[in-house]
Formats: sequence, C-alpha cells, structure tokens
Amino acid sequence: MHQPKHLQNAGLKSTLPRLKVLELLENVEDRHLTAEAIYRKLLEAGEEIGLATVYRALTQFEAAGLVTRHHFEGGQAVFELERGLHHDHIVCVHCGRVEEFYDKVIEKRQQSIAEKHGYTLRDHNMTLYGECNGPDCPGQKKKGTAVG
Amino acid sequence: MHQPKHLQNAGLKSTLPRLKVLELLENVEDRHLTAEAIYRKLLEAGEEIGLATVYRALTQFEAAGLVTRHHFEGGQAVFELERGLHHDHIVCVHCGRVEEFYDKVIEKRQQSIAEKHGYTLRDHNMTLYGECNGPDCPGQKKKGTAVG
DNA sequence: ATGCGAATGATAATCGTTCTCATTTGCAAT
DNA sequence: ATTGCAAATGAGAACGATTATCATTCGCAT
Repeated sequence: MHQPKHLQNAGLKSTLPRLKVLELLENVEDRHLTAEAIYRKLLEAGEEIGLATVYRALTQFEAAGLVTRHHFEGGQAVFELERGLHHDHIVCVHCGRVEEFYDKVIEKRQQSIAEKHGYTLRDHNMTLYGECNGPDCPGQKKKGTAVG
Repeated sequence: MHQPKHLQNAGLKSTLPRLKVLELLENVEDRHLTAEAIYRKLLEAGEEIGLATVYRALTQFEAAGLVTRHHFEGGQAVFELERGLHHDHIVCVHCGRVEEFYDKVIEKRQQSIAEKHGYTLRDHNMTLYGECNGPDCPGQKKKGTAVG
C-alpha cells in the first residue's frame, strides 16, 4: 500500500517505523488520533515501535506538511493526515466525536479582521465545542428510554 | 480598591491571596497573563503567595465566571479578567501581543454550522495567529535600518 | 558486503499543572 | 476580643504529555 517515495518526497528517510505510522493514519477510520492512540494501535497490531518514535515521526510529518496537529481541549494533541483541504472542527464535549467543516465566509472574515488590526494572518485555530446529540453519545438525556 | 463582596458574591470565601490575584488582574496593563506571570508579578510586588494558590484561585475564578482561561499556542494557559463582553483573539506569533475582536457575522455562522451538523453549540475557540508588524516586534524585517 | 550518519527505543528529564498534607486563615458564634 | 472548625494556603511531591539523551540499530549509497 505504501511507497517509500511518499516519505522521500517529503525529504524524510523512509524507515520502517515511519512507514507504519503513516500507513496507520491512512487506513484508520477515525482521522483524529492522539500520539498515544497511534502508539497503542500499532502495538495491538503486533508492530514494535516506541512512543518516542511515534512522537518524532508525527512532528516530522507535521513539519513536512503530511500531518496536522490540533490542540483540542483535554491536554493531548491530536494528529490528522493532511489532505490538502483546509477545514475547521466541531468537537462533541461528551463523546469527543470530531466533525470537519469549511466556511468560506468565516475564512474571508478572519482575513479582513487581521488586516484591520494590522496583522499579517499566518494561521488560525477555530474549534467549536458542542453536544452532538447522537444516540450513542453519553451526553444524551435518554428522556424516551422506557427502562428505569 | 477591592471589596471582599466581589468574591463572596461569586460564592468564594474572601481570602487574602484571592484578593491579591483579583486585584492584580484588574490593575495590570496586559489583560492576558499566564498563572506563572501572575505569580511572579505578585512576588515582585512583595506579596507572599504560592504558585499552587494562584492556580487554585484562577481555577475557582474561572468556575465562578470571573475569569476566562485561554489555550493559545505555547503550552501555557493564559487568564483574563471577564468583562462580560465575548470576544476572540488575534495573537502575534513573534512577540505574543494579543488583541481582541468581536465579529457578529462569524458568531452567527458558527451557530448555524453547529446546527447544520446536529450539534448544540456550547463554546468555541477562535484564535488568529499572525505577525503584528509593530515597530518593536522582533518579527520585523528591519529593512530600513541604516546600521549594518 | 561496508561504513557512516541518521533513526530508533528505553528511559530520564522537562514543563505546566494538580494533588497531598501539615499549618494557617476566615469568619460565625460566643 | 476569643474560640473553633471547616476551608484555604503553601511547599513540595506527583502527574500527564511531550521532548531530550544516548547507546544500539538501520537505511542506503558505495
């Protein structure tokens, strides 16, 4: 599935641990993972890797633009494979579910706000926090449940 | 300057360390301070206080709605005295300068985005990062400087 | 196959923050 | 003003996430 070229094109030596991390990021269902989640998933899959190496690989991928690092609430950073499509996030405060969105109006507004204040906009962080109201979310009120 | 009532109205016992932290937050020029900065400033002012107490006081103030905690980049949380006016921030990536802004269009947009995704919006974090281009900012190119 | 610099991994270290616990404080009742 | 007691304090230990250290191993050009 994976070509060493992917890494070499990014200026990184193609090593086994790096390939494994990259492959996991590509094939996992949840696109937003903490370093430790990645580490655990690799161990569970029978791979041998150190947590420090996972952190290093992710940091390098980030520098190479392959991966984006987010600081949602909760202390742990989450990493997501970059797909070239800028987007922001909405995170459920109960179950941690993450959805992505992109809003052109907001993006333009941010740019003009920065200009108005004399800033050259370099980046932004925009994360919405809410209740996802999903049936399996622990934040659900369970009003309709018949069972006591 | 400070009335114990301010704290008691918030449901907090009016203690000396808490009054000192609150007073500092009200009188300091920079409204966005880390816990450690507050601690240092109090020590420099000759006050006796422990760092743990500063953290505790800030956490309680936050719970009481007196103070807001922000997680800008850089690992350290910053605290700001609440003035009842919601706003977001633009932070200089070079000098750390912080400016506040409020944009009604963005706020509305966030609400409708949350709804569109089935979320009940509870909070949001929106921080712009840029270069402030100020004359004293270390990020300045200093193109016009005559001195070699 | 060889060699060398870069990468790895176990562990220690770091940093921001919270916890522990013995001592002190705020404050209500005397 | 004194007393009593729960709550608050502060010094330092503990903690969780991340980074640094360093001896060993690996990727890869020769």
